[in-house]
Amino acid sequence: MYHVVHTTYMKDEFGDYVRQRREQLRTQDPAFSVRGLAGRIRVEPSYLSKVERGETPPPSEATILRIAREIGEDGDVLLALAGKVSTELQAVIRKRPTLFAELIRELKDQPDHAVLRLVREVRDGEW
Amino acid sequence: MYHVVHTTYMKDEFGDYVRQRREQLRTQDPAFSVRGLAGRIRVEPSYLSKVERGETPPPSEATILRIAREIGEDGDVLLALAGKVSTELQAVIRKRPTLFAELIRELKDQPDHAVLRLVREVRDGEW
DNA sequence: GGTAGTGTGTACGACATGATACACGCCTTG
DNA sequence: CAAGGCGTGTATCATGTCGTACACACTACC
Repeated sequence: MYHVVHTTYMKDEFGDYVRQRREQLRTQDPAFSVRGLAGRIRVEPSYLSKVERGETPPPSEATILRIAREIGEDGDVLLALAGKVSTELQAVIRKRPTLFAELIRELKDQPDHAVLRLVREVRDGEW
Repeated sequence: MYHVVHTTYMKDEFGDYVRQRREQLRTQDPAFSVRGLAGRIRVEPSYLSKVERGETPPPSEATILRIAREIGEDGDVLLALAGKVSTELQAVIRKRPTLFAELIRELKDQPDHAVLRLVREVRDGEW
């Protein structure tokens, strides 16, 4: 039976995005070299390089959030690109699983503006 | 520097719950022995035993959902007890990260009835 | 032409995850 | 007393996660 070891990661989105964003920032600020950014997010340059090229899966949540801060991107968005959901949000859901599960499934097929309306409704507190 | 190997898992909720529920069901139906249930959810009896006693961390999502079905518990609830959130729900969130992140954080400190009201609002479609 | 900075290739590592396989000792029942 | 069902202890394993360490080749500068 064939069983490829599959050493190559493949199919990015996260890496592509980070690289593009970093190179863009770099046109304004040479501190956004691979080594520069890697230093500030406290990983090895070769690791960041591999992540950006999708040779390795996206980093841990903590590292992703440090990247987000550094490149000025929303943490939840970057986590999403990495196929993850913030553990903080997960904790909220886990405290009331049925309630949140139902809400989220209900909203799955609702358009953005409908969801946004709910957000505002809660925030502006028309309760 | 001390560095305990930490071979013992510890601190359950999931295991306790499953065991209790299984033993309860067992009073009505002898098919709910460790071996019986293990067979139906397709894991080794010794593994289920260890899980129930919290000697090992909770199983994978797929296995948890099979357990839920078998013992008649809600999947999301059982996943929550295992410290997990359904990948299906996570996928919904990942498609619109900022929108859902905002909503969930907003609802974090809202009482149950407020969240429930939203659920109904969406479902009953007063849109 | 050294030296400083750049991206990347290769090798390896520790630890977590999610289980299997098998044997052992304890009851019960025919 | 053996045969079957029971729960559990011990050993082991494949794969995934999340990186480090170091060397290499290229370019630019003065």
